[in-house]
Amino acid sequence: MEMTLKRRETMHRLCGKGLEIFHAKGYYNTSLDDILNELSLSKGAFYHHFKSKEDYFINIVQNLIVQKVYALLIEPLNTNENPLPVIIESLENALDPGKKNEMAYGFMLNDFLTEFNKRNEEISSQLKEIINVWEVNLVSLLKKGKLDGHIARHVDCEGVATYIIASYLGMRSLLMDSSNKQLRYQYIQQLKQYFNSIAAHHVAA
Amino acid sequence: MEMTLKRRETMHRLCGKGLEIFHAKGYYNTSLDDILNELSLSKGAFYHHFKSKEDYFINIVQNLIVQKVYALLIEPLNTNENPLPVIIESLENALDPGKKNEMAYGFMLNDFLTEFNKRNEEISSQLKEIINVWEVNLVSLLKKGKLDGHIARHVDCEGVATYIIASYLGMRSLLMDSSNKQLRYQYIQQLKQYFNSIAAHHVAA
DNA sequence: CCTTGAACCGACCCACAAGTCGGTTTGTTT
DNA sequence: AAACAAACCGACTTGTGGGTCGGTTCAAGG
Repeated sequence: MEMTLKRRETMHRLCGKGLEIFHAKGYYNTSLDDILNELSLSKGAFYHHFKSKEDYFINIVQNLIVQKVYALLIEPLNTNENPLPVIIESLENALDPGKKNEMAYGFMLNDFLTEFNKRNEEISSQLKEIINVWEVNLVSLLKKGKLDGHIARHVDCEGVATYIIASYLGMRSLLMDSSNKQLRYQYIQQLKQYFNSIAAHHVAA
Repeated sequence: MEMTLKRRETMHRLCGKGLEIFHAKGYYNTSLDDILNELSLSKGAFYHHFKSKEDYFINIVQNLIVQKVYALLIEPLNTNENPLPVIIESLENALDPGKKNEMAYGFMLNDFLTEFNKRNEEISSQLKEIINVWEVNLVSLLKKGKLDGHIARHVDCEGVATYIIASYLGMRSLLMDSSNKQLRYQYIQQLKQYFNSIAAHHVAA
């Protein structure tokens, strides 16, 4: 079993560094050697563990991106509280690159979605599936929030979920490289404004 | 001057077909031969008119993309009416691919912005500049709308402009290939909801 | 030790795409 | 019709990057 451990460790290193560089420079703009040089590994080592560059990236999607999106954007939705502040907080969190100097995971989805769209059906559909799961969870939380009297009855929960996702993904194109604090603040503020308009407003007791 | 006319016509054909294919398959995923074969032109013809693939695309940006974005998204903002319906209409218009079977120009910006980000500073900054002009015009229209009593006084016009742009760009990632009517409708509906929350609500006369 | 196989090496192959260049065609001018 | 240049052709060069493959290293079991 010692062998298996070594294998796992090398694959893990490859995936981690791969995501870092793919995210920074784009998948098609990054050669395997770019990554292998950084890790002092060879083509031989790479193809011993992965059957192709595509297979490699699918591993990265499934093992790293999916996990991170779930942790940042989907699991926080599993709550019984008022949905709107919870959603705000999860988005604020996901857009914050400051946490432990980590990568800005919030940005990856839109980047990769756009890059693989029309070019690699397999990867593209896996990324869309992530968005889809997110949307389903948003909708279900919003509907619960409606039942609990946090959200106005007239609201179209699917439409709201779509709008949240669109604005979130779109922030990526605006923020670009610069982790512009001003833009993030504006975004969150307007989201709150919007949420205020779909919240149920009870008569003060 | 007959020569110059021929030159212009060939360059125009190249740019038109180029935009079409670049938009469909992505810039880096499209070879010059892909385009030249479609037009039955040769490498020699191409390099007689453009000095590089990059120079070619910059031509496309300046002559086609800029024009289209101005026509669809910026010029309609030059109005004295209530800004909010005007903005809605321009976005609805830009997202509609049905007009005369044209390309969906509304989708190009986010695609190309993402593709060139971190890979080609020159092209990237030209695309960002388009967004910037759009934003400036949105802000100025919103501020005028505030003075004219159409928009509530507490509203942060810069924030609203940012939010509009983000949600618009983000729709691209959701709509993808499918020109999904449902998603477009949801988007416009939620945008109206949001706009309703920033509109000035006068007491009925 | 010796064998066995997983992990790894790196030179090489091959396909593809940007860009070059010497040449041919086409149209205009005199 | 001769001359000249713009428009165009297409084989070629060059660089790059994914993928291959015969070999070497090394650790574990007999």
